[in-house]
Amino acid sequence: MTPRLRVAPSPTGLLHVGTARAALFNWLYARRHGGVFIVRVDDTDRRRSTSEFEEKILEGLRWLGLDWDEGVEVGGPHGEYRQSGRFERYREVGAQLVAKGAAYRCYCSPEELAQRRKEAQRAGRPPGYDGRCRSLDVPEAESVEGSYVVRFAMPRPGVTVFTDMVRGEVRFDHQVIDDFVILRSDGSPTYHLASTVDDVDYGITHVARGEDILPSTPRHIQLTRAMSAPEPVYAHLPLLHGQDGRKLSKRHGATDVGEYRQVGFLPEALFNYLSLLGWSIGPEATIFSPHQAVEAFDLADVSSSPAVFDPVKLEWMNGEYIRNHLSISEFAERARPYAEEFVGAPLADEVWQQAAAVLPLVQERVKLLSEVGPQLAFLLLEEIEYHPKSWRKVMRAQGVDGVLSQAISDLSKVADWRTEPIEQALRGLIAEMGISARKGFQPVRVAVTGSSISPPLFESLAAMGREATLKRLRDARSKLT
RNA sequence: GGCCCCGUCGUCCAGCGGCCUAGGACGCCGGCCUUUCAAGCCGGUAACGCGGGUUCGAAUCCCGUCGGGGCUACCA
Repeated sequence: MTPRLRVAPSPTGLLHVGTARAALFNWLYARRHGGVFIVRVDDTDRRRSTSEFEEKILEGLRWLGLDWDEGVEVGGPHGEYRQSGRFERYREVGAQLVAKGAAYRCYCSPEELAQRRKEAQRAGRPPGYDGRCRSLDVPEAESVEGSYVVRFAMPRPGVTVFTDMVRGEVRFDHQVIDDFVILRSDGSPTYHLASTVDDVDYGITHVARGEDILPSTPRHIQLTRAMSAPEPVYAHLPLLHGQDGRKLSKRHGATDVGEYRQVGFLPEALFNYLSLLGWSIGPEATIFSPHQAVEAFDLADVSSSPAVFDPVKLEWMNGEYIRNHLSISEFAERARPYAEEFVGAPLADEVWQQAAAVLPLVQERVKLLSEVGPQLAFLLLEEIEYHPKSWRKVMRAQGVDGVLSQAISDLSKVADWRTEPIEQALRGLIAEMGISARKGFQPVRVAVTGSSISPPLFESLAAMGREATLKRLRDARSKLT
């Protein structure tokens, strides 16, 4: 049987990295086993769902390289992949379940429920629904006035036992699971119903999702059985945690995939990093391609303990990808939008080409694409600002005035304005003046780039051009006190 | 509180009864290289939560304990 897997994001927020990781594992498994990967939108919460969030989520998945075979936007044999378009179907299933006695109407009001919950808690009883309306028979229930919800009648007594692909055998006694709502009083389905009906209707064979819904799984299994449908295999993935060991959330920093994109992470790097959270491709490998991951992946190999999301390691990996997995032209192409974002305007081709000379040197110095702008600022901007600390440290030393004057004089004699002649001139300068490279080069660097930290000096000056270089040197000299 | 899940370096993973005086990666520390900063190279730091058992032998199996996390809605 062809494996059919899905990810079912809820468009009540942006694409969370945890959701992305779950999507990734589903995708890997589907690709590994020649299966079908489906993207469905769980938008039963009409109040909080928006199409903007939906778009961002889908965009994020595509950006990460997770393409889907069926689902929203691409369509498929099941037509509708958005739950909001299937409410009739859920109501139909709800009615069928009521008809066969697997579910029942509950007329308890939210106020009554809250009241009884409070009492139960005070008395030390479980706070879940007490099953009051379960004993109403159907004709009796239908004669009752007022609004109602539909609750699933958990088989009692009973136990649900299943074999989770990552955790092994798990069991839940139905005593601790109340008769949960499947249709709200406005007729809309809850997550449990909609998700389960969809999994059944779409023929989902493997449900790989976060461990946070492990406690809901017996409900889904019982619902599936009540529909007389085959059960999928479940795999509950370990949760992503923040540095404090709690479920990853906004207070731990960026959780939205779009933010990572925005600050200049490469999708390849995020893909690689995320796949290492709860899984590994082998004893030694850390960096690997999606293709290699697909070749090796199996849900059964996923670890069962939670993983702390470490932004520092992600950054290291991103640098690794920028340095070693991007050609110079790919790097230039990807970096340009970030440079333009930094400058605040589109860059003229001439300006960008001028920067291209030092781009390979910048490529091995950045961990994020957003760092390119600041590193190239001296080339991209007409006016530079001197980094205060650099100025204080370098330009207030003894003899800087003389160094700059000599540099102006020596450099203006360089006929062939390329890296090697420039280097020759400046090396000649320090030899002549009998000073260290540091003493001789740092003032020039600060004068021209505005900072004591920059791409290598001679190449930078070469890219800068002679006139611009000399102007910067004179400007800086005039600012010495 | 109840139910469920989890427990190897600070972090991510390897380990699936002997190959482990526990391996790799990030981080951190030191060194080399060097025009700054990176990168690179070399070296170092650091863990099987605890207690019982099973076994000739346990990080690996079992039990307990402690610790952490998740769930406990007419959210998903």
